[in-house]
Amino acid sequence: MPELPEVETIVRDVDRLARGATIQSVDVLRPDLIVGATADAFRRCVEGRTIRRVTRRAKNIVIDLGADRLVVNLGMTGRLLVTDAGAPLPSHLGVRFGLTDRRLLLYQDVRRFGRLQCIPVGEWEERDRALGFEPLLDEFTPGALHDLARRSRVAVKTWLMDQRRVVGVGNIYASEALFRAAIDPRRPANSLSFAESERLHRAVREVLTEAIEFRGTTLLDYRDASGQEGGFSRRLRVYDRAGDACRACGHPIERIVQGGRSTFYCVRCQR
DNA sequence: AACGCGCCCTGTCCGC
DNA sequence: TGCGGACAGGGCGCGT
Repeated sequence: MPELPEVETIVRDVDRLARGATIQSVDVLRPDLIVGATADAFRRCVEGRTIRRVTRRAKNIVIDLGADRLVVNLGMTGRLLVTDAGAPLPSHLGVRFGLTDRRLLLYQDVRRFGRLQCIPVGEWEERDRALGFEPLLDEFTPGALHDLARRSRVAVKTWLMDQRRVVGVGNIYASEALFRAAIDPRRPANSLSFAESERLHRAVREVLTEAIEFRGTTLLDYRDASGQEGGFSRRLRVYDRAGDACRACGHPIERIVQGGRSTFYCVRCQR
C-alpha cells in the first residue's frame, strides 16, 4: 500500500499528534505482526516509554523511544492511526497503544503483511545502513543513480523498486516516474544513458514531492494518521489507467506484468 | 552475486 | 446467488 509519500504523510501526522506522549499500555491482538521477538517482549520494550520523535527511513516509520526504536512497516494494507479516547475501534486491529491523555495509537492491517519491532538503536542503525539512497536527500544525485543502474540488467521499473539501491519507490511511483521521464519500463537498467538517468532522477524527485504535497495516493486502503484519504489519486498519469487515453498523446495506456507486479505505461511516449 | 519466483493473508471484483 | 480466479501501495527467503 504505502510508498514513500504515504509513509511520509503518516510520519508527519504521528509526530505532530503523538510526540511527547507516553505509551502507557500495549495490547498485541495479532502476535504474527511482531517480528524477532515475542509479543510479551515487544510489550515490555515499548510500555512506559515516551515518543520523542517520529521519522521515516525508506518505507519504515521509525519511532524514537530513547534507547530503542519502534519500527513499523505497513506492508500493503497497514495503517497507523491516532484516535481520541472513546472513538470506535477499527476492524482488523493489530496492536493498540494507549497514550497519555487517553488517546490511542492504533496499528490496523487487513492482510497482515506489515510488521512491528522494538529494537536497540544499534540494531536499527545496522539495518538502516543496508538500505539505499533516500531519493529526496542531496546524497541522491543523477550520477549516483546512473552508476548504480549500470550494474544491473533487470528491467528499469523492477530496478527502481529494489530498496537496496534507491528507497521509497514502489509500484505506483515507479510507473509514474518512468512516464514522466519518458523511459520504457522494460529497458534494462544498464541501458540508460546519462541524460536518461538525469531525467529519471528528476522525475522520481518530482513525483514523490508532488505526492507528499497531496498527502499520498489512496487506491483502496491507504489512510493518513487521522483516517483521511490521500489526494494524489486523481493526478496519476498512468497507474491503474489501462486502456484510458494517455494524457500527453491520447494513445491507450498499456498494462504489462513485470516481476509479478502490474506496470502501466504509454508505448508512444516512453522509449 | 544477481536475479526470478513463490509465498505470506484477506478482501474485492469480474466472468461464467 | 454462488464460485473460482485474478488482483491489490511490500518484502523475505529460496533455488539457480
